[in-house]
Amino acid sequence: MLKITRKVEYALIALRHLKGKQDGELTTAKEIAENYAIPQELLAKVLQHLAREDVIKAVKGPSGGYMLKTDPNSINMTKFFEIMEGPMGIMDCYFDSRCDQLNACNIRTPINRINDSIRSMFDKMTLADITY
Amino acid sequence: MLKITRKVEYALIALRHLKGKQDGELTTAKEIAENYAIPQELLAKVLQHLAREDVIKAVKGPSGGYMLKTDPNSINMTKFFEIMEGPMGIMDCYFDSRCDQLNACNIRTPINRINDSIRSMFDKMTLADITY
DNA sequence: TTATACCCGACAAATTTTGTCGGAATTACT
DNA sequence: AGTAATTCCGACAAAATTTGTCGGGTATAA
Repeated sequence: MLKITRKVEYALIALRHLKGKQDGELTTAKEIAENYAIPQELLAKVLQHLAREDVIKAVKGPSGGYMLKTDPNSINMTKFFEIMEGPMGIMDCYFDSRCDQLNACNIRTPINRINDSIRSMFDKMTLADITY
Repeated sequence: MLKITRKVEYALIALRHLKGKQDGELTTAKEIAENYAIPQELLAKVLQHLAREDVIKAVKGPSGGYMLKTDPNSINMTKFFEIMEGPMGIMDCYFDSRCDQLNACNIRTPINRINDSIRSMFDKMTLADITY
């Protein structure tokens, strides 16, 4: 509970790695996967996803690879988590209004307070903070 | 991701419910389960767990049931989450030192910063805050 | 043309969460 | 003493989610 998934973990590791490279230098998925003992196919999908979302830039072909695209300072962690995993909330009712409880639920208000606290905390953190 | 589990959800609902009762008044698992459409057996186990941890008090026999035991103001959310689900951390390496990454991991420091932020946030919230 | 990279969806395996079942112990009530 | 209502507990089953794999595609440098 309250755990990030491997996909997010792998994304952070990869971004941190890319950040250590020179401007314009490309890094392959393979290099990253081997460096951190991450299943290559899985990391590949994570990187593809980040590329689709314009967080990183992909270059195809031999001598291709990835590089940062968007400034990590401009992506806050709430946005990043939602890019990786969709809407963020400690309970689904925060973003999905269908709920069996109908009106019986007695904790919606406090749950929403927690959600807001978490989001506001992550709003203030950027990807740059996370990747040094 | 970053979601609380049903067990935690059910525990919060139950505690909130118990808090609405008079001092010394007992409430059965069945009553709560029916009131909020929660699987009775599952709620029962959650309540048993809370009882074992002295958060609530159990009284057996007919006309038995549960009531609050420890003052909700004295239990912070970090403690509560850990009572319900064990050590809290967005990645296992926060509390479990075994890790395939060996020394390759490049995000341990920032991950720990996030963890600390989350914990410190929950340290400041008590069960009473959550249950009104 | 070939080899190396990214791309993508569908599938499979593993893990975790969620829920169920059977039976035991305790106790109020008749 | 017997019965019914309650808590208690572990083991199991089902469902959902996460994690990982596979096969085939597209782009491009050499």
